[in-house]
Amino acid sequence: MTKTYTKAKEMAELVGTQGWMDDALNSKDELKAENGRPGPFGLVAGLNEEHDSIEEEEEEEDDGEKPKRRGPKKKKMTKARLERFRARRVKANARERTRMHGLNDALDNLRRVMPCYSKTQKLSKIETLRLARNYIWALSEVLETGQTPEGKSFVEMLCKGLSQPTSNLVAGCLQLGPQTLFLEKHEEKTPGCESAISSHSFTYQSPGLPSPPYGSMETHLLHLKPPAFKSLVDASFGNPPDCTTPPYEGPLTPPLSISGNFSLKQDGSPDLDKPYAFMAHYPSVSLAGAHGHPTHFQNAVPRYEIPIDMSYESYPHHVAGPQLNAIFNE
DNA sequence: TAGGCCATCTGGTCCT
DNA sequence: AGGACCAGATGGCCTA
Repeated sequence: MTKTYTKAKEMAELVGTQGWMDDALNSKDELKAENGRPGPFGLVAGLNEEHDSIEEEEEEEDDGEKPKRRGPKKKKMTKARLERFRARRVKANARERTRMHGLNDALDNLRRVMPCYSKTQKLSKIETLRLARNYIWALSEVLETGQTPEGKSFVEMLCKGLSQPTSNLVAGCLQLGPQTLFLEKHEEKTPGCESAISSHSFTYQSPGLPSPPYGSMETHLLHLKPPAFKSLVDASFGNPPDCTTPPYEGPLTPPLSISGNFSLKQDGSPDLDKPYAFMAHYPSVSLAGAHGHPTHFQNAVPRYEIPIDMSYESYPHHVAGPQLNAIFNE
């Protein structure tokens, strides 16, 4: 639990039990005047703004001639209503906190399977997502070509679009000297297959950064030979350039919901009615739209099912790329 | 001190 | 009606 969170929780508890609403009501005009927006107590400001807007509408309808009020009477903000509103707001805030914590937990889980997970130097949210994207892309290249790229190329792929500190962290974690990568990034002009899968040789250097026991570069690659799902990456992120693959002609697995996978019928076809746990669709990355409608990805993404458990509960949280590799190769 | 990152609060919108 | 999701606003913390 972070310091900020603890503090915020204390504050939340405080406002939940103290008469903060009254204070806020008193200070709301100051807050609005300050920046034209609801302040930290926007709840109260918003409430009163709502009333203001209702009044404005009514005035317009009156054409400015009749001061007589029409329509439903404005509900008075009684103390009881205020109390109910406050309770609702407090509950909503708690839910929102929980939701965001869940989101952050998921992000933490994602960090753990990134090839440069470090407890001491945590990747930011945005960098985690970027690195994840690159990681998927890099792995898809491996799946597609069936070859293990050189370490340097792999790092270059991982670091595309990442900030310099993050790039150095990745390089360090992958046993590639950060200095080397730094120079390369300056040289980079037209990223493409040639540069990404270049044949430069490089020497492993002492990174000078915390180096998790992730082993050599090769251990980060999944030695699987299913059809690639690079087209998904291309469709999603618009890169990399010119690394096209022949379209996958094989059978596709059914759409996969976030929460469930699919079991197979006796004839081997997918049983759409029976979601079940512990059947990974790892490289398939089959996606369904928010409402179960297939996305455009589904026709572009080859499906390949690996009967292993990829659910997070199934393996230790410290498992990272190489460990996953070992799992896959079992 | 500025800028990046983050957690939280909030109101709006959509869905069940 | 209530919950989930989202984006804007805000303030705190940290680092260069």
